[in-house]
Amino acid sequence: MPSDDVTGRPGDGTRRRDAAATRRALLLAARTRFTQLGYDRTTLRDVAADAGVNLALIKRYFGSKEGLFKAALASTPRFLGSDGEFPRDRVALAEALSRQLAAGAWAEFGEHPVLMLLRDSGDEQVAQLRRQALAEFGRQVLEASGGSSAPDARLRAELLVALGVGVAVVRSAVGLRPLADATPEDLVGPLRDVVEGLLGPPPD
Amino acid sequence: MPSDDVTGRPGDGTRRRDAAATRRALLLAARTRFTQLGYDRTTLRDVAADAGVNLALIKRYFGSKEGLFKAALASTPRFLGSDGEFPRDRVALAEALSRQLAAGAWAEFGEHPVLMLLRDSGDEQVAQLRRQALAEFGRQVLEASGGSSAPDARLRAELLVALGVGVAVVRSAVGLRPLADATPEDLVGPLRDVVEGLLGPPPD
Amino acid sequence: MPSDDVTGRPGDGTRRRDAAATRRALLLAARTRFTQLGYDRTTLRDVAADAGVNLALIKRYFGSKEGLFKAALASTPRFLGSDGEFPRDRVALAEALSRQLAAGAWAEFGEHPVLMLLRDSGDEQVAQLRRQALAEFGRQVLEASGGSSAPDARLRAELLVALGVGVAVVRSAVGLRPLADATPEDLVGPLRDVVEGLLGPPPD
Amino acid sequence: MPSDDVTGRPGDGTRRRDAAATRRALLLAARTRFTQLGYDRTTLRDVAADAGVNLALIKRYFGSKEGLFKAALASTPRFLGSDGEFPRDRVALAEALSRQLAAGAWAEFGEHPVLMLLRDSGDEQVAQLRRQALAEFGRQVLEASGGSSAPDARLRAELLVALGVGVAVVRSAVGLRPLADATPEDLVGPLRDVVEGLLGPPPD
DNA sequence: AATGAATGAGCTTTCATTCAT
DNA sequence: GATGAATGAAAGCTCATTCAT
Repeated sequence: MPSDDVTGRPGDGTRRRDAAATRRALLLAARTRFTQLGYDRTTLRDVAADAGVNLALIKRYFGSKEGLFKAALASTPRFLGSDGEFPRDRVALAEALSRQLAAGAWAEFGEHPVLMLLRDSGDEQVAQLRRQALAEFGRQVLEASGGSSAPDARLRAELLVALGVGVAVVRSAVGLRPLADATPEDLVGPLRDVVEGLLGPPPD
Repeated sequence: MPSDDVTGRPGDGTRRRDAAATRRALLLAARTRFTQLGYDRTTLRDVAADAGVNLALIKRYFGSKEGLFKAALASTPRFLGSDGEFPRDRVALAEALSRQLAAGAWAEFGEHPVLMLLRDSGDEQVAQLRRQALAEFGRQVLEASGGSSAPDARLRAELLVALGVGVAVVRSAVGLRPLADATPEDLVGPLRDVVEGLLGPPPD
Repeated sequence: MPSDDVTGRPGDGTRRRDAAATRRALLLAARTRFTQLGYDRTTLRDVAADAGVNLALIKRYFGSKEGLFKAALASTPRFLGSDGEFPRDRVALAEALSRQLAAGAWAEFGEHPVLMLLRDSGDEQVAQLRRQALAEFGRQVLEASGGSSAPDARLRAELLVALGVGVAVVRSAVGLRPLADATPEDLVGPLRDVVEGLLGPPPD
Repeated sequence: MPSDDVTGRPGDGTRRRDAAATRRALLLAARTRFTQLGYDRTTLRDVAADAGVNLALIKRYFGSKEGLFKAALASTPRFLGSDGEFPRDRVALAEALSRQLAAGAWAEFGEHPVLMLLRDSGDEQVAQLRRQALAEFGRQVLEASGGSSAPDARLRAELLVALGVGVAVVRSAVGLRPLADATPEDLVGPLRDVVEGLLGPPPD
């Protein structure tokens, strides 16, 4: 029982013999399962079933479960911008964080995409990817914080990253309430205070 | 002369019929493996081998892998106090957080014990346990914050919980640097700022 | 369909919870299948079915298919003596060869055991074993030939080994007739001539 | 300008619609793989890749893996002559055998072509082919031996065939040394002695 | 004629679990 | 209470084969 098809792909007969579409369907299904269940609990049979394609095509397109996982990881939108539109000041940062963390942004995943980033396949290469992605996020926070005046500026930036990760985990994976139900509006105030506390008050 | 074996690990061969010690040894081994590897990657054979006892005893004492996991979860020291000695004011809270998050506190686990709390066996009962433990932590933070004056006081308390979780994850599971290497001294300053930002300045 | 149970083991209920017997049964079944079908065509499912035991026990006792193969190879009686009773002169050698090659000696296998020695699992370690076994056989032939007077004495000994291998292959695997049907009596005359031709006439 | 491609390996990309060349390329690749790896370890994908043609063409031209195997078998040059130039007396036979067995004759295969003849696909039809080919060889040896005077003349001829098979196996598949390294010159003397021993001295 | 997408069946391996002793 | 043999189910992977274009 491939438990519930959560992808919402066409029933059948529609996409056929379309390599690109097949790849896409597999990636979407994989991302969803990996994000929700983690690496081990995700079976290739279920991913294939969700995508509505044959199991062997996973091998064809991604080589192995690891390959599929890496591809799914790479295709997962990064936490906040990283498409160049990272907020340029602290106030905007708090607002962006609030929006992103209150999910809804990528409701398609069922879970916050940063959870995908935290999934572990046991591959060291994946661990490195994880580190790089979060380090990059920290670097951007540092920039948005204005001058890295304080000697522990980088540490403070990474604490904000950690907060983001923690909120995503506690909301999606744990379901801690009221945090899990908070809207962007609920979050923006407290987050602004944290940002200010960590990065210093806005330059005025 | 059956000498006391407080570690729960038998010398060898001459394991005595000491049910309590066997249980303890199994729990320790299980907690370690579960924390470091997660539920799926932990095999009962390895746990039994680590504990130096027969595999079938896991069934006898804990019924199943799920049972062992729940017992291990219950036996894991909670994040911060929870033995009644939760810090009573914001300054003490920041300090305690710094100490706990900088690990070393429970080096025996190899990883921060809160990670055990985040491990998922797929059982809903476990998810509930997880929620309860973190909710309880949030409640205690709320208390330490003085009066729950603000309407979003509980949300703010849970954001602090989320930060704790996030830091543990980012330090242990991700290894993000410099955060992963930070000492209690490094952390206390920034954390004090976050606590103040979230809970308001100390009443002075 | 585990095609025909050729092992002749008790139907069921007899041997139970007897590790040694289980190992033995698996080895016998494996030897038979490997010898008759080769490495690739032999499935562990069929071996287990033939032995009347559970598939997973192969892992328990031999680690893997390769492990089972190596164990089966090691447990296969060597071509001619090698238990110390190698014929000490040329006449006896021809007679022994005739007897061994006319099979019936190890009818239990269904095929001549030297075929097992020729089976290839792709493992280099196995290839080495193969070489060693045949080299040892060549060495013994050399000894039985009296003094290694001629400079190509070793080559001639190995040609006799090759003849043995060839006869086994052509009889068992190919079924070339009349060679496949020849009795020891049929073979001894011609083989004596070959032995003399290769190793020189008996010292008389 | 479609240049002639006698190797059957296309330059690249511009494979012409030359059915005959495609067939030839496939057969060559198949023969090589089958000879070196055996039936099971040879994958059609690899054969197609070696031949530089599309996988599906194997089906078109040969119907199935079995079909390809049979065609490859049929296209394999027979052991010794069989093109009509079989040696007509014993001395020439020993010399021809030496040359053929010392390989180099069909170095293109990487292995002695008689190994292809021994490869097993599990098909009874193939077994029959195998038998026929070797029986034919035996018949020719019998002829070359002069009159079939002795009652066991046919058996003796087949023993010589078996020797040929054994030498090929022991040289190529086993790598037994010094036999594996012997040159035609090394072999001719001993083989002459075997031929004489088996078929009687040349009529002089 | 030729291509590449898609499929189904089967294999080894791995575990949690259960059963006798 | 404790041991180790035995089992069943499922997973990842591989490959010959078939189907559209």
